[in-house]
Amino acid sequence: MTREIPRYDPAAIEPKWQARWEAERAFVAERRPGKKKLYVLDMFPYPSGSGLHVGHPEGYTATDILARHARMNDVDVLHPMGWDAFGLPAEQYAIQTGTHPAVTTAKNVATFKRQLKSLGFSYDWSRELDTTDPGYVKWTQWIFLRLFERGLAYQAETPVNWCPALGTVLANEEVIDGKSERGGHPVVRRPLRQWMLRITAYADRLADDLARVDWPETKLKQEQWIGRSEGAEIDFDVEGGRGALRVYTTRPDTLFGATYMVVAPEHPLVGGITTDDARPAVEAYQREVASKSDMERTALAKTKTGVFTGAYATNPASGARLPIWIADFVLGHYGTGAIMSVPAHDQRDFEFARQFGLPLVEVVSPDGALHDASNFDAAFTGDGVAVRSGHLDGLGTDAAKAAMIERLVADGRGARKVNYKLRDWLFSRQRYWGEPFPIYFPVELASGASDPRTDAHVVRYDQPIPLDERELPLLLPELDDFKPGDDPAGPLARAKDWRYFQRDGRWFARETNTMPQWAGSCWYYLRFLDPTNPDEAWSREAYDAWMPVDLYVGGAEHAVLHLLYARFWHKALFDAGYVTHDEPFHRLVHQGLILGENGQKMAKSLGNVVNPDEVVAAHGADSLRLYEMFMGPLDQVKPWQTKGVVGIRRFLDRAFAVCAGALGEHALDDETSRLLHKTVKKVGDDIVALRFNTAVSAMMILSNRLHEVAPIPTATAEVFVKLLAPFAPHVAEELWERLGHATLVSRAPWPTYDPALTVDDLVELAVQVNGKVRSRVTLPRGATEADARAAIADDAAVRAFTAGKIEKKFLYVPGKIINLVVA
RNA sequence: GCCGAAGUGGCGGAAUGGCAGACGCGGCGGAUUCAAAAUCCGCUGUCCGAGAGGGCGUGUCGGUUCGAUCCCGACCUUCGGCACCA
Repeated sequence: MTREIPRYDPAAIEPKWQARWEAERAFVAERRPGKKKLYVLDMFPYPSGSGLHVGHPEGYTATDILARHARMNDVDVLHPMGWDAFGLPAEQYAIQTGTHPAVTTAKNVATFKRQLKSLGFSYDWSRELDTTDPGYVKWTQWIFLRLFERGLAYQAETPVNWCPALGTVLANEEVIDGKSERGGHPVVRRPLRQWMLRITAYADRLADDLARVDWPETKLKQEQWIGRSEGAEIDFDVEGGRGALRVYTTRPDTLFGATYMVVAPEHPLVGGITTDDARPAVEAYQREVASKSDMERTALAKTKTGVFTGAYATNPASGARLPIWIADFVLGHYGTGAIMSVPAHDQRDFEFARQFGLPLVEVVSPDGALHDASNFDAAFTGDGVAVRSGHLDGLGTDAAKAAMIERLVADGRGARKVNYKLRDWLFSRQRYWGEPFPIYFPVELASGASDPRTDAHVVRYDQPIPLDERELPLLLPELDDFKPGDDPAGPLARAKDWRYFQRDGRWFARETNTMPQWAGSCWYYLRFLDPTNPDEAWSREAYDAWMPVDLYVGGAEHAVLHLLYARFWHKALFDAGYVTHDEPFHRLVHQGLILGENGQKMAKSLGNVVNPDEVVAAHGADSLRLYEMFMGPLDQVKPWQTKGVVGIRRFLDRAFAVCAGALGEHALDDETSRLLHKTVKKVGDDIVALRFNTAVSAMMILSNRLHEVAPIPTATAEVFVKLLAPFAPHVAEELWERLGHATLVSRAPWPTYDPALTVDDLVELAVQVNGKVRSRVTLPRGATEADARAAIADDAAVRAFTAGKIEKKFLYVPGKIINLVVA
């Protein structure tokens, strides 16, 4: 008897089940007492104009499988999605076309949402959030006020890349050879009042607490970025009573080898110590350096430059007279902006000394013997034994460091000191499409003036006043023209009616900078807890119910910035008592980049971009989801192969036919039954371990087997459909319904397995002679060594290789192998 | 330069001390078809051999081990991050 089995038609079933999930509110996150919880979070996207690319669904499918699997295991799941919707592209588009960024953003969000929904992700859409929404901006500003009141937000005059022609500040990456990347206009370094966040206050904790989170190599990147180093600060007297020069060094043990000093060109002491003879050259050099961006200044492999100031300092250890130079390789913002140069033991100092004919003195010897440093080929930077160093002589490097610091402290000439590469975070942008700062300043009107909108006035930036919480959110003014202005105050400075206001008869001016895009993404995982709460950013109950984030999945490009910034905010909120964990993201995974079919990065210009909409149209969302999981390990870079999707489609076609054709209650044969139990175990284990590629493979193997023994019993089809459900939820729901269920498989319990059936009673073992497989033998699982010997005693293939030889060793590893060593 | 990750068939990958190449793509052969597509069945690392079978094989060279894709050392290549941070 044959039955008519319907064909698998993703275009028909996918919208049907998406509508059903929505109607049943199947994925709304609810916390039930006594149940386990799982907060599984995707890095929310910036809704760009080009829509989703196939890279997005990679991480999103992984987290979706985890979320769906957890629900089937009766775990409460929080799996939300939102939009990181402030940002430059919408603003650039607004500048070109006059379209308000909010309009562009709304349109792009609609596209992204349609695409994400078409892939069947089980997000709790009732928690959807948008960083540009006033209800969200309010709390971003509220957190800023918390940072401000804790002294973590401050203003500073900081040099920025200002391009007068474009009327904007540029990032370092946007400046090439002193000109703007776009247009080639000149860029000047100019100090500008900026908001800074004191992330350096958290440098130690940000570095140390990495030890307690389950993160990949990203930890090392952050550690490197924070760049903690331990050393000492040492004061050198400048000759002629012109003060003291403080330096930072990680090698105080080499103090006796310091033969000259170098200070940063912008160091405040330079003007005071420079002699009249040297002044013209020094000032010319300072001007030259000032015009360079950080990028140029630190450009690789260039020869050292520098100028002698004419001044000398005294080496506090050796008493030697040290000429003081300025050079751009010494950075004004790191350490003290000045160094002692030990050319025999620092490669940069070595190169500089060679360049300008300065002397070298060996004070660390690799072997304890004295060498002549003047014929070194390179600096000796390793550890060794102190020489020519007075009281340090004979000490190893570590001991010498400690002894020297002890002496410096005793003499009041120095102290132990820790430094970081991490700098405070430049937090303001001269842009429109960002969160306004909830800060305003008093305005001083010129005498006789009455209105700062028309009259001369001074804004007292030195007296920032936080906005009262009840006035939040402070929303952006409506503008027609989004161009950056001709002054670096930004486009908001033109909205005079917004910027200036009167209170109690006095005039005030609002801050016209806006926050960077990072602001909204620093805390969105907290707002997901309680997204519509009008009175609090999140309630204590919601926090306790779901935090911390159990798994966070997103691109490695955010390894340092976003993930460091968010950790910083979280720790500040922890100190302020608003959160009860000091790390927000317990486990982190980066999905690997998906390359184009040609192995190159997907890019419009390379014509290798794959649009998920097209894949869905051709094979359905389930095929796309499964294929992205089947490509390889989640965290690995992998090239797209359109043909690979076809293979997945064939698998689903076959699985559909096998399950839709299931009938009866007959028993499976023993081998198939064992395979079923093994597969249930493997798929579950693989999901938890994020090994989705091998889970899909296991389901393929099972599907192929079931196809061979079809028609399969209904109960078997039910188990298979449940395994498939987290990966390919639409086809699973359709099959579940065909198997006679009125409820959703998305809410059905995950199948169990019998551990006894996941191992075979009879095991085939390879029989090796001297490590080479010569035969095979089947033994019961619990066979003893004697059984194994007996089993191969008459094996002709084995005997052919052992004949006439002496047995040296007999190895039997139960369940694994038999190895006979002969000679 | 420094730090990190990775090198396995024609391709994506599996196996992480015990039969290398599961699963999928591609390819080859067959069934079905008037024919093709789809589907189904079989084969598919490489060399020698008619075959049975055997040799070789996980970037390279060494080491540890009865046994190494897996652990250790050195090197090569690719990718990612940092890059004058004293």
